[in-house]
Amino acid sequence: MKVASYLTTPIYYVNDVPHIGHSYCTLATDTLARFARMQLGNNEVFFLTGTDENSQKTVDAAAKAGVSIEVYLKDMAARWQSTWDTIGISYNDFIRTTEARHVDTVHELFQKIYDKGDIYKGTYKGLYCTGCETFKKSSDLNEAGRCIDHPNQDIKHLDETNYFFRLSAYEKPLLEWYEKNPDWLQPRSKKNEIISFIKSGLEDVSVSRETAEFGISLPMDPAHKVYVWFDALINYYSGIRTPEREHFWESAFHIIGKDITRFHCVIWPAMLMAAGIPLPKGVFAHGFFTIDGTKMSKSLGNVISPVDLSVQYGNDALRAGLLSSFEFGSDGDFSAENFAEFYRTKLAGGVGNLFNRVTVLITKFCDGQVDLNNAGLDLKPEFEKFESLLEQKQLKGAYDFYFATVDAANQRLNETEVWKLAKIDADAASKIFTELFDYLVLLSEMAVVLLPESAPKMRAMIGLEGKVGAAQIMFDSGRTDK
RNA sequence: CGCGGAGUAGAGCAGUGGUAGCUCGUCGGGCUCAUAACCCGAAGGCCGUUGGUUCGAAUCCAACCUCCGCAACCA
Repeated sequence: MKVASYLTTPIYYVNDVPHIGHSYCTLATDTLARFARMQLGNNEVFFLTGTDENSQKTVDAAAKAGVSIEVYLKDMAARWQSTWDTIGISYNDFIRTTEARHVDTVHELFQKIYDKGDIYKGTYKGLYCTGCETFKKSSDLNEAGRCIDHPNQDIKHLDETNYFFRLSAYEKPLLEWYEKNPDWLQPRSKKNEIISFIKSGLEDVSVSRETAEFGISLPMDPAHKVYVWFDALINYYSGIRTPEREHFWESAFHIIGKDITRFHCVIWPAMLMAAGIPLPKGVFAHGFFTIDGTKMSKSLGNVISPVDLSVQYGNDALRAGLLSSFEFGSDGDFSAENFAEFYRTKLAGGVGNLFNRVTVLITKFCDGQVDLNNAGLDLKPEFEKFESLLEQKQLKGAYDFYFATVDAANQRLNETEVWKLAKIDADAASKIFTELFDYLVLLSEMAVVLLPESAPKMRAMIGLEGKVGAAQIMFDSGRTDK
């Protein structure tokens, strides 16, 4: 099988506000899901996203907002979900880690690993930062002995009983796994990084919190709560625990940001090995982008809202602009200026104008009827090229190819000067019109994956049986002036 | 000696041994079917620095300079 049928995004931390970085990851996954549906059929693909909710910070945020934890979480999760709805994400299910189906699965896996002997009780001594929800080394603290990222919170000296996951036992199995499955983690640079990390030695990791007031209780010791990331990773498995979905697991594929590669490519596979569950088909770690060359941050105020861009330019522009501006798997940059330029040149001047001019031409000179008996163009190789790019997850490559196809059609138009030809030699012109029509059909088919919101409009313009529909504006070049 | 990535035309990037490419921008021309859009052409690069390997290096090796991420839970 060339494409995975079960695709996941990370579950996003519920306290955050969805920003353009999250959207990038989710749109990339959405594109792969749409492509998988094209290849395998709608019912053969399952796309999961969701929210990560079992955190101490949730309790604090709810208290600050003056609402119950349940209400707070429900509101925040709804906010994420509506963002994805607004920007046109075709997820099949949205999982929340406070849902019973997830809690049950976490209990089940935790128990399994415990029974196997790979979770054991021990003591952890250390400095703990509530802000990071992690233990700190003294070298991580500032002069005042506080966390660099959360200088306003006290560092706690914890000496608590914890349950540990025997990650150290999986050093060898993991290395063997990577040896046998060289393409499991992409891109390659990330794989090398992970392998050298594993080789540097793995230590057992704490998987419970005694002091946490909110979270999933350990099945064998309810006073302890499961450590958030241990619970979070399991969401991918929780999401398909129904009879009709179970078969998806064997073809699971995780799309993640490069920052969480270690969790997904060291701990998660080790957890699954311990629980006796087959590993997913693969993981892809994408890169991060800066905004106008600067790292995105709330304090700098350069965080861009995906919803704002969607409102101004439309969902297709948002996804195409993000996914085509730099290679999937590399880091890049995104700027409002470049985005407006992309919209104006590639979408309005390229795709939109081509559909408009061809539709108008055919309407004007052939009364809207294309002669499908003409030989036309054999564009099958072009479509195969498109498929091969997406199979390799070259999202930017696929968009570049799309726009190159637009250019090819425009060139054909200009070199044949069909608007002159139509007045002199109607038969010759008819053949060219059929060719141009074939280009539009190809572009509308690829748009199902790359420009899904525009695809129906394209089909409407192409019409049925060679009878083109009315021309319409898909990408208004005037929009950039707003 | 913490780990990793990057330095190629005005901007953003591709290019892992054999005459420097792409997108956008700029300039000139063409066309007038089209969303002031489309097509053609041109200018513009000692491929970070220095040294080395080679018949030949943006591409391999060494050193150095600069920038940027990460350093167990922000995509």
